[in-house]
Amino acid sequence: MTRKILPRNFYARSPLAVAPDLLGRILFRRKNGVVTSGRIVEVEAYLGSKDPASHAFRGLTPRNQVMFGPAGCAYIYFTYGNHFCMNVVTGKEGRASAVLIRALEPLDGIPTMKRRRRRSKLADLTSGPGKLTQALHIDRALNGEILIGNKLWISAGRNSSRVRWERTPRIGIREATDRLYRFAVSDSSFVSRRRVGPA
DNA sequence: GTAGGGATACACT
DNA sequence: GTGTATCCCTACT
Repeated sequence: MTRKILPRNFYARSPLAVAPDLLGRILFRRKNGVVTSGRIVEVEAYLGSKDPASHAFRGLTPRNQVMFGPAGCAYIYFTYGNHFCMNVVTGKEGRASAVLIRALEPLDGIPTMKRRRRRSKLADLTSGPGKLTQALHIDRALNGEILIGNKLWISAGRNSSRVRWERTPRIGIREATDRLYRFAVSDSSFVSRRRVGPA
């Protein structure tokens, strides 16, 4: 079933369990009645106080407070002066953890995505965390938004147990690069390409 | 290979 | 309150 929305308790687990289970699922965004969506092909898990690469490593701040909230909400932040990144909050309320959505395979609303991205090639639309937020028009206004609603949701999509995926180090971080917390669909041409493989 | 961009966090006054 | 190093990146050369 591609239309069934993932329930809150789907997210109320370790990010290391949620991350691979998100592969093959479908992220939807509705903005002004227009729906854009994509199949999730690349994610990364971020833990809290035990993960030096996590925003929450040094405790609660105004920026990362959503990570400490209930599972099933979106944690969206701005980085490098240009880009938004979208995470889903996982685990128990009060303990920070999240899964970063890094890449999608475009599905619905492709003409809209091309216009927003000012790119015509399918592979340029959502093959990176900053690209997909631009294509789906996901920004600060959705920070803390529940992922069960009419603006932003994730549907069951393909059963992730049938998706072939691999684990690698996370991308764009300096700490904890030995941890294999990145999960990417093996045969997808829509994953981001930077620094794949063991550290 | 590298410029660009702006928010954030934290060390300092 | 101010200074500044850093950042889960992209688009261009």
